[in-house]
Amino acid sequence: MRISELSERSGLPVQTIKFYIREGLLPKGTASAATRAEYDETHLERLRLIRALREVGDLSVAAIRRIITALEDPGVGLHDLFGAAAYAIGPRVDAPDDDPDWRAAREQVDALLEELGWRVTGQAPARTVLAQALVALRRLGFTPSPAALRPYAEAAAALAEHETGLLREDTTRAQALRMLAASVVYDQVLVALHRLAQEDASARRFGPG
Amino acid sequence: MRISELSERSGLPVQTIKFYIREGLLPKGTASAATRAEYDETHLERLRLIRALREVGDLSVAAIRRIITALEDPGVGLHDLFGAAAYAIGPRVDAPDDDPDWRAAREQVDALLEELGWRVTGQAPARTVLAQALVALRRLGFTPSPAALRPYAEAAAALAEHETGLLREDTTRAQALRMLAASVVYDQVLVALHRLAQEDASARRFGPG
DNA sequence: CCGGCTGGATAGTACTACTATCCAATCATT
DNA sequence: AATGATTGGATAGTAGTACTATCCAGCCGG
Repeated sequence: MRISELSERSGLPVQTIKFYIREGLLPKGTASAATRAEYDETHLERLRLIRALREVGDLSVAAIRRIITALEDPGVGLHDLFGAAAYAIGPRVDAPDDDPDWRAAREQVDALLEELGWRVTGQAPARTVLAQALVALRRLGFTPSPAALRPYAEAAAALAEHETGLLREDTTRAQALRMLAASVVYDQVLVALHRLAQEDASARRFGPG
Repeated sequence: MRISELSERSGLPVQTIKFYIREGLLPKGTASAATRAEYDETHLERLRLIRALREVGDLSVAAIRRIITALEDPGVGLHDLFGAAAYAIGPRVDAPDDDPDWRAAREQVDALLEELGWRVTGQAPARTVLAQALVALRRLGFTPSPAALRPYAEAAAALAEHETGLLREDTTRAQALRMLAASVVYDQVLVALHRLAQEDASARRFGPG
């Protein structure tokens, strides 16, 4: 198909598709002449992926590019699919190394992960996000003990178990990418359900009737 | 204290503090003269709140302003603390009303919430986020049944129960604001733990050793 | 052979969250 | 009283992100 059809079928303007090609999110069409190129279903599929990551997952174009290139790297095995993706999504947080609050938070994160026995790399960006959250909670006057984080960790573990249950040894790269996008989307599901559950719980506890 | 001291103690540049005042996130200091104003601990506290919501919660300045003004409104009771905040954070998603995929997703969300028996308003923005996520999952080729969403919903409910357990009848507005900031921070904790759990689960399932 | 579509390049836009500069007033210090 | 730094308030500028618009030949289908 030509770019106009790709545009129509994906619902994205032609200019945006060109932009994604320029940015390395979408491969070029196969050129048949100087001013002609062919696109196929894989391009459409990729655009759906990009849209899910951008609009739902709220990832930046740069993060999406990192994810795509990471998961297209044949050196990345299935077993570190999520690790590689998490690293590609990155921290977008820079942690000061000298701040004592930060140091303490990092140690608390390390201790929690050790206690849970989770196999995660020391560089996992989510560690930094977690540490940042702990620092913020402290500054807000809350002191989150490891015990308080337990229920969150257990919920997260159960969901991850459920999700990885869908992975098979023979899962293809394309499938893996789709699953990864799905897991990013599920993050939003989790947050949305969390907010709705809060509304419900707070109404239930204090509400009328 | 003067603005320079507030800057020093909060770690934020004076210009940024002025900006937050202009934007209505932070109240003005009490003016003692044309070029002098006094700030106190409540300003410092508010700055910590803003930082937590901005840097950790990744909320926009506009969303933070909406949250603050909503929770300062005496018409908002404790029982809809989280509802009001969720509404203030907003959808930042505009849903097409004519798309059949969207209509189906909305109905699925409504059905799920009804089945769960959650007391949430029909306008809750998280409904839209959820519907958007379901549409994206469909387009990615996954068909999330209500049953598949169950574990997520249950995890979210348990966490919300735990969080609202901290609320008391005599909780002050200032405390409520802090708790709300904490809950936004906890969203990030949840997502970070989710990513770490995925990395662990995927390594455990396919990894070496 | 001609009008509309195309690839490729370049430039411009809208938005967000700051950041910088300027000014006159005022305070602390000399 | 003079002076130098600080302040509130206003205005303007910046950097980054994600597009969006325009332009220009070249080509294809009619």
